[in-house]
Order: sequence, then structure tokens, then C-alpha cells
Amino acid sequence: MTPAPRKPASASSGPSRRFARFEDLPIAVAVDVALVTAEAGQLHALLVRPTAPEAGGDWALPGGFVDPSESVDAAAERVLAAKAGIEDVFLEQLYTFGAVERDPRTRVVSVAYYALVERARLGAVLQADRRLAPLSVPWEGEAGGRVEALDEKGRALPLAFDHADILGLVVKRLRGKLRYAPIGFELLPDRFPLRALQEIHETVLGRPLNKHSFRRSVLASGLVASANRREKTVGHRPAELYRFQASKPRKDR
Amino acid sequence: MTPAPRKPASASSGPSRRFARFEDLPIAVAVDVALVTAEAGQLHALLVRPTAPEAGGDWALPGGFVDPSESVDAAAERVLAAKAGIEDVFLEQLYTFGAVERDPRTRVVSVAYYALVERARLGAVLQADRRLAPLSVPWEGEAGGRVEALDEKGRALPLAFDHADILGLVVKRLRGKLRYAPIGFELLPDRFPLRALQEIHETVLGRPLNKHSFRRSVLASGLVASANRREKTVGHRPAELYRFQASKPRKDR
DNA sequence: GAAATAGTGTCTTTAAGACAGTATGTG
DNA sequence: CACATACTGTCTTAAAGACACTATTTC
Repeated sequence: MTPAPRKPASASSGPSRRFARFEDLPIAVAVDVALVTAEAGQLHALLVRPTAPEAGGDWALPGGFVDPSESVDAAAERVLAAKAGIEDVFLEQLYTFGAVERDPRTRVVSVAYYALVERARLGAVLQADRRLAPLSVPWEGEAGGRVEALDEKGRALPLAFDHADILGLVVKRLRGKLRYAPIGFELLPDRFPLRALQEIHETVLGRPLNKHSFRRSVLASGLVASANRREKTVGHRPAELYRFQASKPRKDR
Repeated sequence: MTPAPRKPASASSGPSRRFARFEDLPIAVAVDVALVTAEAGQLHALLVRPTAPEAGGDWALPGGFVDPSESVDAAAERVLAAKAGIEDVFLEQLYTFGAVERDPRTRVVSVAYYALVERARLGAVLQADRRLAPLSVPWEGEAGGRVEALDEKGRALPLAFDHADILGLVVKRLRGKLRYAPIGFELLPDRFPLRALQEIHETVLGRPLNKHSFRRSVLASGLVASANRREKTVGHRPAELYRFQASKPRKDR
């Protein structure tokens, strides 16, 4: 994400040795986790209102410092469990934000993660200081950029630090990854009609997809197997339900 | 890269507050940079022999600690300048390695980067404690895995820490990115015949490509423009030279 | 049987691969 | 003109899109 090179900061004075006392290195390591779900044709992210006033009362992604005794991955899982009550979800590292001034109070390097979860698993989490905000993506394809989180009236919520950039990167990653990785299923329940999977893809990509083509490619991928079950009474012909199946007999093109 | 969830490490005792004194957080932040080039149909990476005996004398990627006054990106650029004498190259963040025990001596979180550079720009760097090692990729497609660095006789060099994993991730990233991003040019001089670009792609992907298809798609991409020049005397018909052109009038599928 | 969505048949479009042909330099 | 590689013509194959048609369920 940083193809444009700049001049080195301190080529001589900086610590280029491999070993130094860590007292010399007062950089805090934190994690920020974008917990994403899909509902009603829109992506949503969990935001928390920091109790401390330092962040200006802006809404923020759940985050916290990494404890020296835990791995960075474990810290992300801990944050997710503590602030969203969620475990056992798709959780993947996104990018590490290391600008000097990204947090104006102290030097923090933050490893951003994103998690994908079915909407139904987020029922009880939402309280006064937590919200599931719909995301507004003002760009197409994988162009990338900032992404806004909206309130009930569709107005942009103020986001702390570089969290709008993090959300932008999440959407960009999702769009890129959807091409070849089975991540749409993470946003769905165990059994789902193919139409629901297509809606997920359309929501992530931000554009409509061809119905017949989508079904053909999904069924040909071998990632999906019939659950031999139908939707319950829906006022019209019920769709067949499918479930995700990891076998994936691919040949990499 | 961590889709499989595990249980949280310390859900209660860990620091979930946003603000702590950094004395409480003795985690060192480092960068490791995989400087990659292509030559004779093989990818190569710059390795250094650490002078300190702590790493067991294994070969390692150039790396160093991040100074509190510099951004993580700047630290990567500094390391590249200091250990490879290289500036103004394609440099992109790869992944952050945060396992507790990855460095047995102290807790280090390392942000890995990869850089791409034309082989000719690495002429004078190689000394006794630095080598450009060919990479052996024992897997196909984007399966991923460890990647070995070889010595002159094709034997695997011992690599420090998780650096074989980092190199594996580099190759995986390159293969994925080559599909949609103009990164092949980073490994070529300014003017190049299309055959050289195809060789780069084949080297990265580890499989042969169809000549006619490759030329069609490259020329159709608009990423390349004729330099109105030919190769110099090569004992046969000289190829037309092209140069990279960023315009890229794409429509995102 | 009307309504509504599920699911498919078929043609078109686009991109990639196979393969062999022609083109154009050097010696 | 022999050689070697550059470049292209053309057919085949594979995948995606357009679009309309049939299928099945509820009310």
C-alpha cells in the first residue's frame, strides 16, 4: 500500500542493530478489529464509543493494546471476545498502521484485523455505546479509499484516528478476496439459498451480478453442497438450501 | 492468514484500555524486508549474515528495529538503504508477524515488507556477508507455504526465525497480485521487450504462459507503450522495446 | 390460477489457449 | 540464404453475460 518511496527518516542515527534493550523502544503495539457483517444489502461494522474522552468522543473500531504475553493474533481474538462477545469467527490480519502521528497522544503501531460474522450472531451485543453502522463506500471496484460509517439517518459518523481508512481497506480486501476465496459464506448461516450468497457478493462488490453465471460458477466450484432441504413457507416456490463445503477440488486455473 | 480461530489468551487480565504507559508494554517493533529480484528464470532474495551470533549464524532478511521517531514505512526504507544501498523502489507492506516466541530472545513484533527491484540495480551490494539467493518454491499456484533460499550448489540455506515463511508469503502475494496489478515492471529496466515481461510473469507464477495470449492481454491493458526502439544486435530479428505506462484505462471488469 | 421467486435453455460475447504460419534481423 | 527469434492469423475452448423461458410453491 506504499509503493511510492520517500527518503529514509534517519539513516544513520536510527537503530539498525538487531538487538537493543526494549526500554529503548517505547512503541506501543495495539490491535484494531473491524467486525463486519451484511444486512439488507449493506455492509455493517461494529463501532464502539470510547468511554475516555481522549478520542474526542468519536466512534471507533474495537481495539486494545497487545499484551507482551500474548500473540498479536490472540490480542485480536481477545478484543473481539471482550467488546463483541464473539468467538470462533473468521478473523484475518489486514494491515499494520505505523504512521508516527496516527494517534496524537503517544506512539502506537496498530495491527488492524477484520472479522466476518453472520448478522444473527450479533443480536445481543448492541448497547448504548456500541452500534452496528452501515458502511457507505464512495468508490467502485478495488480503487480503495476511505469508507464512512452512517447513523440511522444516513449521516456520516465521526470516526476516530484513521479508522475510516481501515474500513476502506477492509472493503477493498473483501472485494479482492471474494474472487478466489470462500469468504461469502462467513456472512451467512449454515444453510442458505444461493440467492442469499449472491446478495452477499453483490453487497460486497457493490454491483449486480448475473444470476445464471453466478449459480453456474458457484455450483461448479464444488464449494457448495445441497443440504437436501428447502426454505420454509415464503409465499412462493421455496429455494433449495445449500451448505458450505471446504473440499474445493480446484486446479488453480 | 489466520482464519482458524483459537481461544482468547487472557480475556480478563490483558490490557483492554486504550491508554497505558508504554513502560508497561515492552514489545519491540521491527521490520524485515524481503528484497526480491528476478534473474535467469528464478526469483532471488537478498540475504544478510547477521554479525551477532545470536541468530545461530543463519542467513536472514535485512531487518531492524523501528525508531520511535520514524514511521514503520520509513523504517523499512531505512533498512533497505542501509543494507542494500537501494532507494526509490517498489516497497509494500506484506504482513505482521506477532507470535510470542518467534524470536526466542525477546518479544518482537515484526512488520514484514517486500521490495521489487531490477537485477541491474543490485550490482555492487553483494559482499561476503550479503548474498542474492535463488528461491525454491515447492508449491504451485497460491497454495502458500515456506520457501527456501538456495546456495550456489542448490542446497537450502539455513534461514533465521520465520524468514522462510516470510519468503513464502512474498511469493504468494506476488502470484496473487500479478493478476491485476502492474508489478512485473518493477523487476525490469525502463525499456524491455515483451518477451522479458512474459519471462518475469512465468518466473513469478512458476508456470509457462501462452505467448500470444500474454501479448494480447498486455497490449490490451494499456499499461505498456512502444518505445519506438529495437533491441540491439542479438543475432536474429530484434524485438520492439516497450515501456511501462501508468495510464491504465480500465473499467474494472 | 394468479403471484412471486426458483431454476434453466440457449445464444452471444469475451478472453484465453493451441498451433502453425509469416516477418525481419544477423551472420 | 540459413538461422533464430519476433510477431500474427485463425481456430478452438472456456467462461461470463443477456434474456427469456419453464418450474414450483403459496394463497
